[in-house]
Amino acid sequence: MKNNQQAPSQTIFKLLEEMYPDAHCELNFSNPFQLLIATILSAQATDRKVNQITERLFQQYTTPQKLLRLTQEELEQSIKEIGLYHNKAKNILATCRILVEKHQGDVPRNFEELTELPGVGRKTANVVLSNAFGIPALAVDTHVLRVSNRLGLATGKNPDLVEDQLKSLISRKKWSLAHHLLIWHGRRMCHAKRPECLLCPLQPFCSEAQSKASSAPHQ
DNA sequence: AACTCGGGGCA
DNA sequence: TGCCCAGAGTT
Repeated sequence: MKNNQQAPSQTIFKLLEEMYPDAHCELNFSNPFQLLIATILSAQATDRKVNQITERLFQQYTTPQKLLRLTQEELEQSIKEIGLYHNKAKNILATCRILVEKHQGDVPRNFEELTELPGVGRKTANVVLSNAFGIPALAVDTHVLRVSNRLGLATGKNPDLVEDQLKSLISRKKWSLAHHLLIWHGRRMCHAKRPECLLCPLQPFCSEAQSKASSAPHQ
């Protein structure tokens, strides 16, 4: 643990809100089912590609019942522009079958039933809960993990523990906002490899910036 | 905890 | 070329 300057988490989140006043979910969605599918597709893929694919897909296949008209091979073809498409197509169709057979074609509204769906893990479940249903949730992905560690908001690489730490710092109403703020910061400035610490207003509170400053930068 | 899936974007 | 992308499942 570096002896970086400690700041109240409220200060950090306030600065993040000023930096990213427009932070929001960048996946297109008009209903819970479509957000669920888009989020399954988004694993290790760019959100821009996912938006392109889902925009096409949902023109015809707007519900699990309709999506099940596709064979796995046909679905694979329509999502082939992103990687991992074989597993994703298989998982999406299996998920659609469960939605139809056990949930009357609806998306369940709790973490346990969501994570029972093939292709839906802790991250996807939390995204659907917060963005589709407005249920307080804080999804911890690689960006949230990295940024919250650097800013001293959380410690460790276990997503469950980091989720608990972050939730304890923020009121329930702001869990989803905090998630999006940390994501946006991770994607726009606080990159894994070459974070733009010189431009970062949070630099005084950051262990990463401190360690970079004390070591000679190459290049 | 480490490994695999994976085509596309970007430097 | 090499690395990364709003992860999940298996070993």
